[in-house]
Amino acid sequence: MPADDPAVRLPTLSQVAALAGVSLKTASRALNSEPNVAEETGQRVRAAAEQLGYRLNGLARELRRGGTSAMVGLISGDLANPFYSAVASGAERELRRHGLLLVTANNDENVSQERNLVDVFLERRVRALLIVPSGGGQEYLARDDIGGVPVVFLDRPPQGLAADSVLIDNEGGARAAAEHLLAGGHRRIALVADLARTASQRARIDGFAAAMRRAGNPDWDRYLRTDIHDAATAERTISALLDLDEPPTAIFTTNNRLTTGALRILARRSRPPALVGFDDFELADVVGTTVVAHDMVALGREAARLAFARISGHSGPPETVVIPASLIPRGSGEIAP
Amino acid sequence: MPADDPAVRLPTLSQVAALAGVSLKTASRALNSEPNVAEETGQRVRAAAEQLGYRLNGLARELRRGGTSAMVGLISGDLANPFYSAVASGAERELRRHGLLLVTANNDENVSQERNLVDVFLERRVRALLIVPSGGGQEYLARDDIGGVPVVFLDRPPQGLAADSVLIDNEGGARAAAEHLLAGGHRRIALVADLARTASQRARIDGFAAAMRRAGNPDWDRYLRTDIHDAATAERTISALLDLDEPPTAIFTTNNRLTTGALRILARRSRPPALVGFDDFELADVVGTTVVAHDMVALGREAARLAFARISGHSGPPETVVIPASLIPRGSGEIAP
DNA sequence: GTGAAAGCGCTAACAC
DNA sequence: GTGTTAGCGCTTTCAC
Repeated sequence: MPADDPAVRLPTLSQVAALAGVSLKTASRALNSEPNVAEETGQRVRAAAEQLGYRLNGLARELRRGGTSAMVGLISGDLANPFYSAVASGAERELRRHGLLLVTANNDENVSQERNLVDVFLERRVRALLIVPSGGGQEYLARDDIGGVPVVFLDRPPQGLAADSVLIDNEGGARAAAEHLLAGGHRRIALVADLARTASQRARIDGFAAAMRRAGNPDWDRYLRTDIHDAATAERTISALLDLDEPPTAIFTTNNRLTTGALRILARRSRPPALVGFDDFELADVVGTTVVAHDMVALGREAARLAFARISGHSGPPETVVIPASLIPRGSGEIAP
Repeated sequence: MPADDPAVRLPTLSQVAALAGVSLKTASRALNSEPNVAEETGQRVRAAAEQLGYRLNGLARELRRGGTSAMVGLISGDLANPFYSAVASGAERELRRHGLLLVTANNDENVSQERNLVDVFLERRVRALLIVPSGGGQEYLARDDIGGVPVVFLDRPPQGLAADSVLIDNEGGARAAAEHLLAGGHRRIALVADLARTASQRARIDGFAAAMRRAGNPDWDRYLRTDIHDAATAERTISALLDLDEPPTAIFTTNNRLTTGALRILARRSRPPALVGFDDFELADVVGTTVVAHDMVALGREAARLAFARISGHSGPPETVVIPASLIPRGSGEIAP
C-alpha cells in the first residue's frame, strides 16, 4: 500500500455532513459548538464525525480565517545547548496554554541562516516570532515588512528596530561577579568571554569592566580574553592564562559553555584559581561552582507571554522585561587569592 | 495602529500579478521557476514581488496541494531535560535539510495529554509524527485512523502497533554496567530505576537482572528500587539504601536525572559506593562519573531520517534502528567494594 | 507562452 | 434552526 493511497486520506467536513444528512454549514456549526443547532442534529453530526474518524483540517480553517496559523516560531541557537532548550521549554509551555504550537529552528549562530528562517516562518504564516538573534541588525523585521507579525527578542535586544524584548540583567550579574571576587581579595581577575559582537556578551563585559574601574583596578584588561566561542578554545585560553608569569588568581567566564571548559582545566590543577561562571548549570551544586544564575525557563515564558499579548491585539509601545541575575556562592568563587 | 490593521496584511499573488500586468497563473509560474515563462515576463513578475514584499502563503499552497504541511511534530517530555532536547536538536537539523520544520510539544509524561497532542498535530496536518511515548498502548495511531501520516517511535517501542522506531540498546547497556561492576568485585549492587511501566526502563532493568542471575547473584533484588521519578525521591531512596545494615557497595542509576540525584548524595559521603549511570551528561568527565553513553542527537537524527523516507513514499515493513550504548569508565564505576 | 476556470476544506454573510 | 453562496490564496487542468 503506497504512502499516498487515497484510501487513507482523511475525511472532510462535507463527507461528515453527507453521512449525517445535513448541510455542510450545519455540520460545521455542530462541531464548533456554535449556537442554533438542534440538540438532535448535533448528536447525529458528532456521531457521523466519530464514525468516519473526522479531524478538522486546520490548514483550511486558518486560510479561511485570515491566512494565519496556530504556530509561533522560535529561532535560536542549537537546542542541544541547555540555555536554548530551557528557553524553548518555557515558551512551549506558555504557548500551549493558549492553544498555540511552538516551531523551533536552529540559526546555527549564523545571521544569514537566521534571515532564511524568518522567511520560512513567515511563509508558514506563524502568528509571532521569538528570536534569540545571533547578531547583526534586524531592520528587515520592520513591522510593515513582515505583515504585522509580532516579534519578540530574547536575551539580546533588537538592533535598528524597536520591539518587545526579554533580557537578562547581564550587566548587573557581571558586576555582582566582579564585586564578589574583588571582595574576596582578588586583583588579577581574568575575564573569558564569548563573541563580543553580541549585545549580551558586551553587557557582561561592560558590567565587569565598570566594577573593575570603580575598584581602581585599571589594567585588569591584561587578563581580558574575548571571542572564545567553543569549549576547546576556552580550554586552551585558560591554560595559557594560568601559565603566565603573573597568572590570574580568579576567572570569570561569561557563559555556560566557557564555564564548562574552565572546569575541565581547573580539575587538573592542584591549586586552582577562583572561578565564577555566568549561567547556572546542572550539577553546579555538586561540583561546587559559584555562578551568576537566572531563570532561563522564565525567559522563554515571558517572551511567549509578550507574544501572546500582541497576538491578542495588545498595541502600544515596545516592552522590555528584565530577568534578574544573582550570584550563588558554592565554593569555587570563594577561593582566596 | 491596531495589530489587525489591514494595511499590514501581506500582499497576495494576485496583487503581484496585477502590478506586473500578467495573469495570476503566470505570476505563479514565474515565482516557482516553472517552464514556459518568457524571460522578460519573469523579470517583471519578480520585480513586482520584490517591490510589494510578497511572500508565498504556505497555508494556501499546502491546502491546494493536498492538505499536508511542511511540519513534522515531535511529542516528548520536557525540553528542559537534556535527553529530550538533544533528540529535538538532532531531529530538527535533519528535517531542516529537507525543508521541513520541527514542531515540538511536551506531553508532561502524561498519556492523555499525549493523545491530545496527537490530535492537535493531526489537525495541523503534520507530515509525520515523532513520538517518545510516555507509556500506554498506541493502537489509536493505526495507519488508517490517522490518514496515513507516518509515525516514528523514539526511545521506546510502540505497543499494540507496528511502526518505525529508533531505540537505544538499553538491555546491552545495562548488562555492560552490571558486568563492569561485577568484574570490579561488587556483589551488593543497587539498581535505582525510573517508572518501570516504560519499556526503556524495563529493558534496562531486565538487562541488569540477566547479568546478575548469570553471575549467580540471585538475591540482588534486595537492592532493587523502581518507580523513582524525580531527583528528590532519588536522593531519599539512595540515602536510605546507604543506611542499610548491609549497604550496597555499588549503585546503578538508570537515567540522567537519577544519576544527578545520586551524585548529590554521594558527594556528601566520605567513602562513597561505586556508581554507574545510564545516559551520559555534561561534565560527567569533570565529575568523574562512569556512564553508559549513547548518542541522543543521533537518535533524533535517525528518527527524522526514517520519517523523511516514509514522507518520500518509502513503503515496506516497519524498521527499527538501534543506537548502541557503551560503558565509559571515568572513575566512579571503578571504586572497589 | 499565457490565461480562465475550478477547487483544496473550511468559515462568514446572508438568506430562508 | 438550517441551507446557500462566496471566497481565503494558491495550484491544477485545460484551453488558447
